[in-house]
Parts: sequence; C-alpha cells; structure tokens
Amino acid sequence: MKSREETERRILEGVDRIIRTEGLGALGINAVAREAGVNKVLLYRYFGSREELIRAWALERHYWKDTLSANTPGDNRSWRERGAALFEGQMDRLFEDSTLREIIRWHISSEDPLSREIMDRVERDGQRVMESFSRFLEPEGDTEALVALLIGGIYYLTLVSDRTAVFNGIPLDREEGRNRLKRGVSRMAELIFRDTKEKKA
Amino acid sequence: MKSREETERRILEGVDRIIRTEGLGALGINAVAREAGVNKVLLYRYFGSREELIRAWALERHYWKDTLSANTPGDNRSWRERGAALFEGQMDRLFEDSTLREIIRWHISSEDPLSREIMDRVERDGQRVMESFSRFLEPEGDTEALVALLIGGIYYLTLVSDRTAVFNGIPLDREEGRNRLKRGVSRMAELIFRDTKEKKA
DNA sequence: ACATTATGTAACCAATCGGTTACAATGTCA
DNA sequence: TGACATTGTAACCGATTGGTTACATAATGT
Repeated sequence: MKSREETERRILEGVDRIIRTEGLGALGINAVAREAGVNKVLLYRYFGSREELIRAWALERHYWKDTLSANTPGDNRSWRERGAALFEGQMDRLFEDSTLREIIRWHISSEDPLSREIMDRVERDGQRVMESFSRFLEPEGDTEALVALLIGGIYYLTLVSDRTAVFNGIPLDREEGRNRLKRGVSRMAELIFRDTKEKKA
Repeated sequence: MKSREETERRILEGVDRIIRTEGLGALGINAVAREAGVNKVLLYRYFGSREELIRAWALERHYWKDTLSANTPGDNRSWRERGAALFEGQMDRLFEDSTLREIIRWHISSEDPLSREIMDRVERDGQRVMESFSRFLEPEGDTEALVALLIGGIYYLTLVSDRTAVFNGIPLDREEGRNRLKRGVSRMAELIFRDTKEKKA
C-alpha cells in the first residue's frame, strides 16, 4: 500500500517468474496477478492490457552480453578463434537463459506481431555483434548462409533441450552432452572460417 | 449421408487442411467440423476426442522419403557426397511440407505428450536413414554433435521461414535464399565429413 | 485534517473451449 | 416396407479467458 513503482516491479517479476517456470503459454492476466500477489485490476490500471504488459516485460530485458567486447587488451587470439568463442558463448547463454529460449519459442510458434517485435530486438543485438566481428574477416564462399545454419542449430538444440533428453545420440539434459555441443559449435565455426582471410586493417 | 469411411476421411482431410493453412494452434474441434463440412458430434462419435483425432491424423502420414534409397545402382558418388545430398534433401522436404514443420513447431512449443509421441515417430525414420548411412563412414571427431547442429539448423531455419522474411541477411521467402541455404547445408556436410574415412567393407 | 494516490473486493461481461445429450431426419440394404 | 446405420440440429454443461465496473479501504503527503 505504498509505492506504485514497486508494485509495478512486483508484477513484472511475476511475469518473469511465470515465463521462466511455465513458459509464455501460461502467461495469463489471472496467473500473473496470482503470482505477483496482486489484484488483477492493477494489471489493467498500470499496463492497460496483456499485450502491453508483455511488451513492458520484454523492454526491460537485455538480451545479449557482448561476448566480443570481453576482449582483454592482451588477447592475442586470432579472429577465427574469437569467432568460435563468440558462437560458443551464445549457446551457453541460451542454455542458461530460459526466458530467452521462451522468446524464441514464442516467435517460432505464434503469429502474434508482438513476438516479431520482441524477437527483432533480440536479434538486433546479435546482428550488431556479428557485424563488428565480421569487419575483421574477408568471407570466402557464402559465409552468411553457413553462419545462419550454425545460429539456427544453436537455437533449435537449446530449444529442444527443454523437451527431449536425447537428440541424435547427444544427451541434452546432461553437462556432458551440452559440452559436446559447445565444442561442436566451436569446431563448426572454425570450419566455416577456415578459408576466410583476416583483414589487415 | 452414406459411407462412414468417407466421412472419416473428409474429417481427416479437414484436419490436414487446417494444419497446413492455419497451423496446429487453430486445430479445434469446432474448426475441424466447420472445415470438413460435418457436424462436430461426428468427430466425437468416430474419433472419441480431440487427442485421438490428432493421433489418427498423424498416424496416417509418412514423414521421410528415404533420400538414401534413391541411390541408383550406377551411382558412383562418394559417401561424403551422398551424405551432403541427404541433408540437402531433408531441408528441401521441410521447406515443402508445411505440416511437417508444424509438427516440429508443436513439439518444440508444447508440453503435450502427444507431440512427443508423434515427433518420436518422425525422428525414428530419420534416425534409421542416418544409421544406414553412417555404416559406411568412420567418424573422426564428434560427428554426432556436428550432425545434430546441422539438423538443428535445418529445422530452425525452415521453421522461422514461416515467420521472418530475412534471417542473417538471407531471404528465406525467396528461392534464391533457400538455394543459398541448401548449398550451405551441402557445404557444411562436406566440412563435417571432410576428415572422415570411408569404410572398405 | 484533508485530498490524493494506491490497493483491494467481488460481481459481472461476452466469447471460446472441449465435450455431452436427446431427438429428429435422412440414406442404404435386405 | 421395415430395420439399421449414418448424419444432422440445437440446446446445454462447466471451465477459462481477457477485460470491465462500482465501490470500499488503506496509506501518504501537505
């Protein structure tokens, strides 16, 4: 009974908790109100509608830690190696962040324009990282297509890990299998950039 | 007003049509009855429930044309090349068959055990093809992980092509972009199997 | 002390969902 | 013609959904 700001925060935390534990499909106004320990009337008073509530939740999230910016000054790895680490880091991030997986799931599954809107935001960051990275490599062959496939593989396998324990012989539910995949991502990135020249500039 | 058999077929065709045009999410009993031009009471009389109706629809489908069995006797391609063609064929199949995409979408999105049941059936076929193929190659490195990533990439990109026109600079809605991806799949398969020995047997 | 803001309660709306029931109207076949 | 299977109509159930309304109760700041 005091700060509206804090109540709004509690509601958004309820949204986050529901998405993390039950998925976006379970995100109803009634469920959120229950989860946040708040009356559902407040959701409408403060956010207007279900859609705007979800949008508000999505906007306050940051989606990509810029793995590339974690370059220490004394980093003497080649850009090929850094690229491999970049993709591996993305897979790691996705395995850890269930809400991020849920957003991708949503985008793939629904026709809701809002899911596009949010997913665009997610990928804009990733795109920016990729661009700053590709400034140092001269692509050979259709690197764009190969990278698209690699990213897609990362997306799909992390998504399916919530549903299936084993995929193509790999135990997605165990650390061992996930490490095999991350090494696979790294290896595949190396294969993609194997014939790529490094720019001098 | 005559053959029960034909009416059941019309219902199943209605299911198929809805899934193909509006997706599995739109597959309600009322929608199917409307689409099939039949009273919804009949759906219950003949199939029992929504779940059994979907199961009946799924069971009468065949999911993978065995690309590998399309090997003509005079085929003198290496197994590496055949592997590349195999994956490329899978991507082609997925781009063409929207209901297959819808099944994968369903499996990724919902917790419904039925989706697992059906997806298992889908992948059992694919697994069988892969096994008969890998009998001729001695893997070097974690081929399983790399193949998993490739399949995942194929799955994700075909799924996302229903929602997004451009991914990582590739126009998913145009023949040109899809061909780039298919060539990419082929190329990636070659990269994966580059260091793989062919068995003599 | 008073007005303002924040929060709550509870009933209510219209729509949709999967599913059921009772009964009437057809068509088919012997 | 009569028996039987097939199809249809239409009302109904209980549950859930997103969303609204009217009104009462607290806490806050000045």
